[in-house]
Amino acid sequence: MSVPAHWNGRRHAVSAPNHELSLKATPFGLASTRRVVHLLSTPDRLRLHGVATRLRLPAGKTVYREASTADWLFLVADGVVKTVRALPSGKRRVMSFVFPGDIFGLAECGRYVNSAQTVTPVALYRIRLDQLMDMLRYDASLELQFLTKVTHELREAQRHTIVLSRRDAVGRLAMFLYMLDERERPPNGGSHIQIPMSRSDTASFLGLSLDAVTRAARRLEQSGLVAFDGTHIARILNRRRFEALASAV
Amino acid sequence: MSVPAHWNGRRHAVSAPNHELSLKATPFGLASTRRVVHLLSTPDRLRLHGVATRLRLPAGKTVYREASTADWLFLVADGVVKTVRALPSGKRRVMSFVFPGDIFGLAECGRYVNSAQTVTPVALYRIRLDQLMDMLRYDASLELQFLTKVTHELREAQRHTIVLSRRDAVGRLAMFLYMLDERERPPNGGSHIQIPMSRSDTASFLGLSLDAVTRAARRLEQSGLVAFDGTHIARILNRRRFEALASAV
DNA sequence: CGTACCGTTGAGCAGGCTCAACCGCTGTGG
DNA sequence: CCACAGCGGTTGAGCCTGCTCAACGGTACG
Repeated sequence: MSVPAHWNGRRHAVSAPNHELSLKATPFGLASTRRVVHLLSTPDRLRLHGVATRLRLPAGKTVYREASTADWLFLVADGVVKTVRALPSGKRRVMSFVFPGDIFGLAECGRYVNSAQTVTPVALYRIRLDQLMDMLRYDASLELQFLTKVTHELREAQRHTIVLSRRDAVGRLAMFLYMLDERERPPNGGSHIQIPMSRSDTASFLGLSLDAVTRAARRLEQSGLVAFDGTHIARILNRRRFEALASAV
Repeated sequence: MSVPAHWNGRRHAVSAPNHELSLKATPFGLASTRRVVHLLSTPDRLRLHGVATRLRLPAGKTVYREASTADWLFLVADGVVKTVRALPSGKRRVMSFVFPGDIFGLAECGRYVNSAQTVTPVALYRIRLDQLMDMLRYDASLELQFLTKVTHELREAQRHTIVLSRRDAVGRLAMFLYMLDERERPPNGGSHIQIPMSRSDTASFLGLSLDAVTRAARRLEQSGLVAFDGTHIARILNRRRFEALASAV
C-alpha cells in the first residue's frame, strides 16, 4: 500500500495538529445549539492518559483486522481512519470515517466487527479493553462519557443511512461534503473543505461506484456550486444553493 | 390512523407475549457464538422496575415526536415500534424497527431525533431520563449494560447501511427477511417469518418504493425461495438459496 | 522509461422510480 | 342491506440514472 505523497505537503496542514486525548459528541442534555462539545473532564482525561499508549501511524496502514480478537479500544487524536467491512461477495465497504475526538474498535463478542485502516498519517491512543472495563466499572462518570460518545456514533450511523437512502449521486456527494464541512467549519471559517480520503474511499462510503463520484463532482462544478482543487480540496461557491441541495433529501 | 384488524387475529399470536423488562444485545466480551443475550442482572432489572412505568399502546400511535423535549427513555417489552425521521423535503424514512428487548428515545441535546410510532400493539416501559441519569451515575454496572445496548444498536445501524448499499431490491428484501428471521428463529424453529410491519414501512426502511418491495416479493416467490402468505407472513422454501441471496452483497 | 495505481471520460445496459389504473378489504352512512 | 369512499397493496408501461466495461491520462516510483 503506497502512501500518497501529498500528505506530507502543505495542502493539508490547515490547522495545528491536535494531540489531545479527547472525546467529542453532542450531549444528551439540553443545549441551546446542537454543537459538538468535548466530553472528557480534566480528571477523566488524565486518568485515561494513565492507561493509554500513544502511537503514530503513516497513511494506509491497517490498525486491526476484522474478526481478530479485540484487545484494544482506539481513540483518534489526529488524522483520519476508516473502518471497512468485507462483504461475503468479496467487496469491501467503508463503514465510517473516524476523525479526531472519535473512538473506534468497539468489539462484539471479543472480536472486531470491521477492519480499520489509516487514511492519513494519524496519532492514536489505545487502551487495553480489560483495563478500560475495569476503569468503567468504578468510574460511572467516565462511563457516561463513553455512553454519550457511542450514542453520538449511533446518530452518525443513522445520518449515513439517510445519505445512502438518497438516489442521486450528486445529492449524496453534496451531503458528504456538507458533513465534512460541518466538522471543520468553526476553525477555518472559510469555504474550503478538506477531503482527506481518496475518491474510491468516498465512493465506497457513499455506496457509489468510483465513476459516479467523479461524475457527481463534475456536475457540482458545472452547476457552479462547488469548485474542486484536486482530489482533496473543495471550495463552496454558492453556499445557499449548496446547502439546499445537500438537504433536499 | 386505522389499526389493521389482523393484529387481533390468531395469525400473530405466535409466541406468548413477553412482558418482561429486559435488554437484549451481543456483549463486548468473548463468547463462542455471536448470540444475543439478556443483559440485565436480576437486581438491575428490579431497580429499573422501581423507576419504570408500564404502558400499553395500540398499533399506529405516536409515542413521541421528533424534536420534542426528551423526558423519557423507552424500553420495549412486547410488540414493535418504528422510529421515523422527517426529511427536509417532507418525505419520511423509517430509521429503525424496535423490538422487545430494545430501547428507543435516546436524546440529543435534550430533544428526540426521530419520531416513534407503534407498529403493532405494544407494551412499553418508560423511565424518566433524569431519574435514569441519576441511577447511572451511581450504578456503573447498570450503565455498562446500557453502553452494551447502545453499542449493539450501533452495529444494527451499520447492518442497515449495508442493506441500503445493495443495489437490487430483491437482495435488500431478502436481507431484511433474513434479519427478521434471525431475531425469531430459536423460539419457533420453523421457517415461518413474521413480518409485523406494513409493506410501505418495509419500503421506507429499505429505501425502496412500495412498488419495488411488492415486485421483489413476487420475484422471491417466482424463484421459489420464499412463499408469502399475505402481507405479514413469509415462509422460506429453500433456505440454502435464500441465505445465499441474502448474503450475496 | 516502464510499471502501477488512481482517477477521468465515454457508450450501452439494466433495474428501480414515476405515474396511473386496478383490486380487496374496512368502515360509514343511507 | 348495500353503495360508497378510503387506504394499503398489486400490477403494468416508460423514463431516468447509476452501473458495467473499457480505454485513456496523470502522477509517483523503481
